[in-house]
Amino acid sequence: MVSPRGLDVLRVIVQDYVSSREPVGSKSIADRHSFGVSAATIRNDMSLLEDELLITAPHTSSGRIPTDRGYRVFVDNLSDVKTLSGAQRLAIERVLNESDDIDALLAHTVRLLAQLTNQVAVVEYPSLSGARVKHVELVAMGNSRLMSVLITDSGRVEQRTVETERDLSEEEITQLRSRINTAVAGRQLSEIADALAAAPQVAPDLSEASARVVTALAEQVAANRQQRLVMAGAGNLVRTENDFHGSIYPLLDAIEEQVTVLKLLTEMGHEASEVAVSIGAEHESQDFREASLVAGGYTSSGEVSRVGVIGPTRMDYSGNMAAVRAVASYLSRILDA
Amino acid sequence: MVSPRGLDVLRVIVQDYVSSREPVGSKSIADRHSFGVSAATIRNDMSLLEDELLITAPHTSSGRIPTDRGYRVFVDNLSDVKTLSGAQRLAIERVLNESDDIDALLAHTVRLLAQLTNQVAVVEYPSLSGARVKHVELVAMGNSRLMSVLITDSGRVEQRTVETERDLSEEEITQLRSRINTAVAGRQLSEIADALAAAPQVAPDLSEASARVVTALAEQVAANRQQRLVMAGAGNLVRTENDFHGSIYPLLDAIEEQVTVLKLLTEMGHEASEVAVSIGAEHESQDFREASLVAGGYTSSGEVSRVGVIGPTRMDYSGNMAAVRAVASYLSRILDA
DNA sequence: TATTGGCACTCAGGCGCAATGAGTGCCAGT
DNA sequence: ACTGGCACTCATTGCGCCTGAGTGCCAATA
Repeated sequence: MVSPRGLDVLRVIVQDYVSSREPVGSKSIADRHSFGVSAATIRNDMSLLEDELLITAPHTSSGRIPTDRGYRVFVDNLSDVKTLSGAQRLAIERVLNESDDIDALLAHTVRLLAQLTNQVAVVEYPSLSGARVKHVELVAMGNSRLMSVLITDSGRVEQRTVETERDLSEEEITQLRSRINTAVAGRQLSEIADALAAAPQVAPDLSEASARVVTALAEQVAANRQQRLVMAGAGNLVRTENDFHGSIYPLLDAIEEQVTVLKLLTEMGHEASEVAVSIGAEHESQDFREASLVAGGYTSSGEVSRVGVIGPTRMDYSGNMAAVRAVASYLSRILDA
Repeated sequence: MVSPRGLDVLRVIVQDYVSSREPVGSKSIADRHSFGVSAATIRNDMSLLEDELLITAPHTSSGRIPTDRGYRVFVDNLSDVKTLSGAQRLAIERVLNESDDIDALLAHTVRLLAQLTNQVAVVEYPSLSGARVKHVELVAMGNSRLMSVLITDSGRVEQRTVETERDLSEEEITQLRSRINTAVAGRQLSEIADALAAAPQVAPDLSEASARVVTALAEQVAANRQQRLVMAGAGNLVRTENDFHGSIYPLLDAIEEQVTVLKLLTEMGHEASEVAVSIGAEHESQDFREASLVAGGYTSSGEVSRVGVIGPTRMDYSGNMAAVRAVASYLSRILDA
């Protein structure tokens, strides 16, 4: 029902509204964009768009603004792929190259993405399940406590303290360490529980400690299946506050809470590095009903994790998608090397 | 010049203003608090307080609100020490006990503090300089890369990748590892550079790699002298937005940037676990001119690090100080064990 | 059939104005 | 030293008016 020109009209409505934050009227469209038709014609097209629920009027006889469905059509069909400026590419490359451990890398990445997009940025920690065990270190901490440090071939280091029944001697720890390493070195994290179960038993007076360490390792892996994420750019959400009807407080809180965001990121499960977008009312969570999420995947040890930005539905989808895609692909390049 | 009753008046002005966000007038003071004198008398006292720049009028003939100096006097002399509720104490204990690595512990702590105070909370990572080296692990990552993992007796684990000239064999790594551990085990981090310099040389074909690892370790320690911090509760700042004249965007950004906050925390350098407060215009940074910072110290490996909350000058100083002190002391108890 | 100019209509936002009322400063009296 | 009284200030609120951008509809045109 909607003519090709109608879609063009939708496109400029989205673009103009995103940049100006003002409802856009037929006259201003006819003026600013050379459609070669009169305002009245545009009005007819807009009327159709409104019938299709792609645009709506904040009040009777004001300009129109895109609905969430309108944004959806725009994102799926109408947005041209922006490319990043040379300076932006340079910034990405520079920032990501100068980080020398994973925590720093992700912290830099998320702040970079927040700056590039002027939105709240989130980055999932790489999934561990695909990584392989490089080494497990056990260190006595005194007071019947042992620290287990799990080192993966992807450069991740995870620690955990384990309570044991009694203090172990250095020889006992060495024995335990070598047993564990023999069993799990080179294995994928997802396999280590089984590998440890199948490993030869140790001396009886060590079996209790051994069991506890094994449990701790299993927990470390399990705890990492439910991902963590890092966030940056909260200030950007504040700047766009008036794009939200209520307070942004619950949204900020929900983002900090992580769990909803993690769920969203997982649900939009994308192949490799395709960038996906979820918009406003498409979200189940009430807190995200006025927000959009642009997310892409990056690869580390063959496993896909996600990176994205969150902002008001009135956002520069095209630009944000470009930034997310670029950052994700650089991340993959660095981490999957 | 200011009578004792004058100070009482200041106290209730601060209390009422903090809780109501309305300028408070002589009448409402006379009504709500039983001073036993008339509104006119209160007015005289208020006039003196105004001469002393402790309170000010937003507009001619409206109620009065505390100035930053007024808050200062309140904090230093007038605020009674609130105590936490049983439920709050319980929450602290529960949350802090169920964390089993340092990252999780600090993440939980900062969120807890944000909830208790309804402010933005920040927690410095424990200083490493006082901790002692428990173990240094070296792991070959392939591609001429080595990962050095530094484990301290306080349970911290710091990692860093090191580029080497060539791939090292397992024996070489073992040799290097044992040399380094012999040299530094049990030393304080601040001493390890010297200790490594004084250690016996290794085989010539290892000296290049050895030097690189040593440099990396030194950098790890140095990088940790300039502390990191974790932040939570950004949403709380948004809720108190109207207590700020301009946008809170720059403030939020500055907090995320960390460097200003770290400077502030260091400057208010407090003995052990004394809680210190800095208020509004006392800050050098423009971004913090309308904000207050309540900070306390906690101890880990004998070194003091800081924990605090940031909010508008119109905050519940007494309650926030109580929460900060409680959280700091629990943290000390856990980390300094 | 698609497009256009014309026209009446709507309504949010801005402006002026008066009324309200909480609060002050000051002073003379106790 | 405190109090009651009084005139004055000024932010806030409500009301009515106007303006202008924008719409919906229709009859005319290509």
